[in-house]
Amino acid sequence: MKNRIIDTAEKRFSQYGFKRVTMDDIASDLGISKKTLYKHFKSKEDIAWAVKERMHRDIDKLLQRAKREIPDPILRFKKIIAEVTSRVSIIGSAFMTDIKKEIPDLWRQCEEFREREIYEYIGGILEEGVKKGKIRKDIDTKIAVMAYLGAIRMIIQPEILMKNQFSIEDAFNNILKIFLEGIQK
Amino acid sequence: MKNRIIDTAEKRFSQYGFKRVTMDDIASDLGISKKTLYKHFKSKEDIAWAVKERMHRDIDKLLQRAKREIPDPILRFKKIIAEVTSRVSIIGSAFMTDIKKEIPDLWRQCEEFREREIYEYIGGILEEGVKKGKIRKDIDTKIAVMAYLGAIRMIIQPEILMKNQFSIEDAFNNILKIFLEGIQK
DNA sequence: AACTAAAAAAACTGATTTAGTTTCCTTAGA
DNA sequence: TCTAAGGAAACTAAATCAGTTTTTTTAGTT
Repeated sequence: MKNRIIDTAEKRFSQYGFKRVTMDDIASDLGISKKTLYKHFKSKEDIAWAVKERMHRDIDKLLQRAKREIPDPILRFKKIIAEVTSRVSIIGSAFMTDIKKEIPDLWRQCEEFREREIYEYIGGILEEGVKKGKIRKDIDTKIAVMAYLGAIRMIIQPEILMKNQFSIEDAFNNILKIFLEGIQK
Repeated sequence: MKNRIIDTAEKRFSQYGFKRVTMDDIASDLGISKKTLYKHFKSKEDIAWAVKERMHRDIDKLLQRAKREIPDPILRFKKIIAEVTSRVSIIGSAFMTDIKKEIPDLWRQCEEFREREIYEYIGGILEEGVKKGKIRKDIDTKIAVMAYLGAIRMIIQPEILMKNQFSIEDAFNNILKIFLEGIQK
């Protein structure tokens, strides 16, 4: 149940931010009562922390495994991007601007994680690719990574997905295609 | 003064959404009092409408002019993208999810505008490019446009710009480069 | 220096929102 | 029939904030 609560909160927080999601929203999404919700988490802030912790743990695991198992930077990028991007919808979302004011400690940890695990790690892959001559020299890898994440973020909005005929897989594939063509030498 | 108020509101609304920006915020951003603010606009909702109207008017003008003056689709895309993207920060932002609930009429008009003026217009350019053999057939133009706007949106966040060493021009150029390489045949 | 008008600063109001709690009711299993 | 878990809904206390009113400051004018 704890995990189902975190699932729901993660989705809601990504789309609407921290403040605009109420405990009633989360409870009614799950079809449970607030009473039960408060049995599992002692406060709304607690849920936010749990969301952050699970997400960061998952992403960490993924990145470590990819590092071990996939030597080619382009292939590694492809693999990570496909799996990580569906989990980073919170990056640069209303959630971040909310918790900056609401739960500064949590905000700081999220920022550090983004900096270290996302930009540095993925940026590192791209730079490795540049060195190996597989990626163009004339692009800034940090900008590239952010641009890519921004593109994905725009697409995976429920709002956007709903009113368009394409599937999320189509969207991912298209963006990856454009992006890889754009950065490869 | 009215225009300065709209400037400020546009920026704030794009970053934080409609609800989380208070009239006090806007006033203090401008160094004026709420009294003066209410002299120019009778309500917060009024300001939101004014923001929408000016933005849509500006974008409309730009698109019409580009249509008349630039026949080549890739060049036209380049030109529009450069000028329009700094003004569409509201698309897909917290502002949209806010006003969907808060001012449904305004939301509907924004959605229609986005659909018609942004996706159809820019999507149209890309399809023209496909027909003329300048753009790859195997990408979905609608996804491409959204991906591009998402990339720009991510980059132009004040938060992000501030903590990185690159300028907004650098970012625009990099993204455009990646994107054009990615879509061109 | 005295007067005036505009607007800044700040206090106020009334309505709304919402986290967290409590109470009461339903259901299902023992 | 008893019990306990949890749903539904009411409640509380605090916070927020749009919009208004009052007071103070400022700057220009006579």
